[in-house]
Amino acid sequence: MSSSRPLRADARRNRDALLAAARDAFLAGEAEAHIEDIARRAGVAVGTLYRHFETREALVEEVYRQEVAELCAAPPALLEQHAPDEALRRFLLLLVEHAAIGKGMAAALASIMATDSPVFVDARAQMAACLDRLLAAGSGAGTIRADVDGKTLLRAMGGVCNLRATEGWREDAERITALLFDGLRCRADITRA
Amino acid sequence: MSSSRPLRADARRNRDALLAAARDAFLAGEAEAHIEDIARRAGVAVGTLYRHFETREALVEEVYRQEVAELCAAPPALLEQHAPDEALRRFLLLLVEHAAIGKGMAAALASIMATDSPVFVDARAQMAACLDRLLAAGSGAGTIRADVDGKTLLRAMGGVCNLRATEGWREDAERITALLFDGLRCRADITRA
DNA sequence: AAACTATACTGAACCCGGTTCACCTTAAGG
DNA sequence: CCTTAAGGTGAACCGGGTTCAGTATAGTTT
Repeated sequence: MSSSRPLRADARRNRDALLAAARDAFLAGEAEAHIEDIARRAGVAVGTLYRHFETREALVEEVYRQEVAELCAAPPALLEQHAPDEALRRFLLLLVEHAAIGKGMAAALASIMATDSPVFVDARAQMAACLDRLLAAGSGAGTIRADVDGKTLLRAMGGVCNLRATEGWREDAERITALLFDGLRCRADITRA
Repeated sequence: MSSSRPLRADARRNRDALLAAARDAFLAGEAEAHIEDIARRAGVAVGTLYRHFETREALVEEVYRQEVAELCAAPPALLEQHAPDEALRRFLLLLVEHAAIGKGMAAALASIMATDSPVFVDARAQMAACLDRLLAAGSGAGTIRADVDGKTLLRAMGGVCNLRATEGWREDAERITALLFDGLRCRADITRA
């Protein structure tokens, strides 16, 4: 769809402004974030927003997609600089960090999470792939059990990323990560499901 | 508030019908569940619904509250019939079961989860208390590590209960539960945080 | 550079669904 | 029965996402 024609200069500018405005709004914890507000922040009219994004959800999705892409770029560097299991641990923490982008995004995402929206399916697939890579490295080194795949681990981490809202969730998240991590290491003897 | 006056017979009947209708709708996976539909199913007009429940969310909350109460009645029986660690494992699985009540409820809950609604805070507290009890029994028996509390474990399980939607989540949920459980047992040597 | 046109922008109007409220109905006590 | 306070009704209201007819402009052609 985006390959049809290179987008006019002003269109590209507005589109970017809208994405930026939306990201700002979500990160600021403004779950409500009326589209009119987002449009205003971007300095355009609502109609323009709808020219670029099919629906409000589509906008949220796009912001989310970018967020995920950024996160999923991490593994290679991590594996280069750390032992496999340590790399995995760090990625899990990054996942938590990623979740810290604020209530707003979380609330906005809630609907997408529930849905089987292709965007979210994609995101899950990407993240799971990242985890698979890290898990494989770990089980190859014999420090991580081999009967848990990325998809499963991602789900396990999902809770941490969702049930935030209350204060103190941060240290809790790290404790849970450690708990899962122990579960992954303590039975490193398992080499096959 | 409910202690002001015993509720007229028809009122009680309608209130129950509404709760039942709402529960049915959510369990049927109908995330949308327009208020008017719920009212119709219960055989009353929307106004009646609003007489009993401040708002749509209030209705969802009440359904949820009942669900939680039911779940939290389980521990005593479990501890009577099983060893502490086994009792904990079973409760964790019950938590998963509890989550299985369907997409609808999940979607409906999403908003509450995000909120710091007293109902949800309460629910968390209750569930955490259940887990604390089971964890204490386990660490007392020396089969469960003692540096994880109910609140934390509940959060860890939260993911399982949220990120459902895709098929196959069920067995995945059990795998995650096992993973956490291993993490809890493998370091049973930890007796104090 | 003037004209041309496909592309993009605007914002008032529309629609949907939760919520309200003025008015009607009925359970329950006397 | 009669009274009346509790309960029920549903049309109207309202906020916010979405649409679209009208207008402006980037990029191209002559």
